[in-house]
Amino acid sequence: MATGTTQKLSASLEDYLEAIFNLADDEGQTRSKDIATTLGVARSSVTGALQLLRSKGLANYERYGSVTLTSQGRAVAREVARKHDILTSFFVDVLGVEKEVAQRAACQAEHALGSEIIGRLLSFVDYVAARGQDGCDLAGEFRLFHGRRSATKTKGSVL
Amino acid sequence: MATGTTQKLSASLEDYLEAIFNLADDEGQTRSKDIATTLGVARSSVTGALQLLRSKGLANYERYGSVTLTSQGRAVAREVARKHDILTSFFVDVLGVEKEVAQRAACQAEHALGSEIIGRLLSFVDYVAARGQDGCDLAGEFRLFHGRRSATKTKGSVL
DNA sequence: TGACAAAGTTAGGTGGGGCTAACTATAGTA
DNA sequence: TACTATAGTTAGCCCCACCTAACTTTGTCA
Repeated sequence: MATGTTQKLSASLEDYLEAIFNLADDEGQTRSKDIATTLGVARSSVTGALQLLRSKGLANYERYGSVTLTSQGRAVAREVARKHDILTSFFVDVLGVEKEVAQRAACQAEHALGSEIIGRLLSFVDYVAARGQDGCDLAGEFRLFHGRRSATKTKGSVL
Repeated sequence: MATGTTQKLSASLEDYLEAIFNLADDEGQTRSKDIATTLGVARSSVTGALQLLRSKGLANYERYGSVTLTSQGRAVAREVARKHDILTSFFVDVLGVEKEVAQRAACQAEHALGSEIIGRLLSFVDYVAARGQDGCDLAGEFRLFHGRRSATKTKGSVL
């Protein structure tokens, strides 16, 4: 089925869509090579993924040609990217996590969380921002709170 | 290596450890059958996973016998369960997500987030609780905030 | 234009994680 | 004690996602 009903995608395929989406130039085009570099996989792995995405009606490309997303693919990619951004800003702006760490965590978690929780997370980020407007700096307060307690405890962990 | 250095485990193996940990009776024992039921996999898949966990020094068991965790396995399982609980209470107590949904999301996300973020999340839950003690019901306020905005927008999503 | 580098593809292999079907132990009961 | 149901194992298969090595195509430039 080329234009299939929205089937559940693996985390890996979502990553490919997101990468293509982010790499797209003005014409919405990318090259296989750049996808490989971005995701840190072999070029041949990209070929395989692109064939899969094409068979699912999410990407257009032909052998030795450049890659674009179908409108369906773009919609999915946008949603993944959106989750990524929401998670990142929650981690950074609310929890006070370092940007790098936040980005990496967002990459992992974006595939695990459904729209309901992501939606609430977005609301929450906005809520904290809104309270900030009213002069109540929740994020800052929390940082103090966390700083005090994590100074006390040792932070060793098995994982 | 039987008592290897703490290697990174797959999400799947973490799930097995967690299940064994949760199923353990007074003697810390479980049966393969119950693991299969809990995780919704075939009994033969459990056998395979147990062999792997044993080879990594995380579980004790012998053919046709009952299953226990080694102290190392227990430590890892406890950490996974801890992540699960922290995530669940963040989703429920802060974001106001329904318990069922929260549990399922926690199962997925517990493998994706590292100790740093989990630690901050725990702090955050505690912070919200502490503010609650001081008569400032952040969670309740947020729920109102979220309710207002999600009443306005349509909530369709591609994923 | 022809030669060469870079990009892309194919073939074939690995490992993880799951499945079914068929077999073997174990345990409970007539 | 023998029979049978249940639990556990093994063998063999599949799919996903990655890899390397070898090949083909494309594009650049002397």
